Amino acid sequence: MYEKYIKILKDHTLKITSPRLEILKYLDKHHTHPNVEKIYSSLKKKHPSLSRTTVYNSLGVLKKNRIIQSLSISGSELRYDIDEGLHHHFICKHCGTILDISITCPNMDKTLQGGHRVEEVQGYFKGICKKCQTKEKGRDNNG
Amino acid sequence: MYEKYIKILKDHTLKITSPRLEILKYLDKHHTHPNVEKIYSSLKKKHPSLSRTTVYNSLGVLKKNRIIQSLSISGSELRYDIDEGLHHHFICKHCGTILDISITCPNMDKTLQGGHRVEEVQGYFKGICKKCQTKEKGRDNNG
DNA sequence: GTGGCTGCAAATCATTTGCATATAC
DNA sequence: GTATATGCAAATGATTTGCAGCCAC
Repeated sequence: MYEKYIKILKDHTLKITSPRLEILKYLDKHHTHPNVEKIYSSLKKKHPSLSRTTVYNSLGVLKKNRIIQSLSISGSELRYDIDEGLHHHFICKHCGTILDISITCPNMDKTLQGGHRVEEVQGYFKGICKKCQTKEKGRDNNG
Repeated sequence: MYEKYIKILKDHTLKITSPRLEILKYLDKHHTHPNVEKIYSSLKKKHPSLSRTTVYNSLGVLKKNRIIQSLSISGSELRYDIDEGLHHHFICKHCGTILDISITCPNMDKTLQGGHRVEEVQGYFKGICKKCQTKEKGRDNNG
């Protein structure tokens, strides 16, 4: 059950600890780009001794090892995502949902600019998702 | 001297106030993608009564009117930029400098994803700038 | 056995809010 | 004259830090 996550940690010569396994599993199972609070409160249910500090620490370690990535797309809090190949993100300004965007941007994905070494590329699209557009229309019609 | 900025505010039917003009002028003259503290401390010298709250308020109004844009690229604080056509940004993880990137990403600039309405597109490149790479090499050689 | 990890409480830092005063129009 | 903007102080919320005890290796 946890073999997959144990292997990931071992491959990066990281210590196998319960919080790291649980966080990894959570992000692997929930591609919802959760914030720290969401991860913390979800795991806290089954692991009451878990602390927010440990969530921050563990996310930091996983990120440093490029196992996960953090997104600053919301502007107010970091959102986390398993780092599975280059993809971009769309955030709905109305409901806050973050969606994966699979389009590629050839120039963006590979170019090194004027001698600067590019290590990460993140494309952020912001707008109103389809569902919230429907709600907007309903509001227009109803007054 | 301020005609340009007065016109911009008038065109958006915004009230002409000193903080708005000064902030607009500052961002027009300094394409350094400053944070709020930098803008505040810079303007405070000539306008001692200026408050941080007003800087936040004014930036918010200018942003809502799409005269400026905010960047969450640093992950910890918003950086501000005059909104002059689509361009992307590179941040050096070492020195924090943000540079404009002029490459275009055809897919990224125009595509609407699965019915979601895209209103903003921001491409963030993160890495080590040329200057800091040179410093790294120097460090390697010297121990 | 020990260095690294966990978890608590307190601190920090960017940003927001409440409200009284001032000012653009 | 009035709605809106400014500016102060206090509040909020995400994240970091200091430190004591614990655990993976």
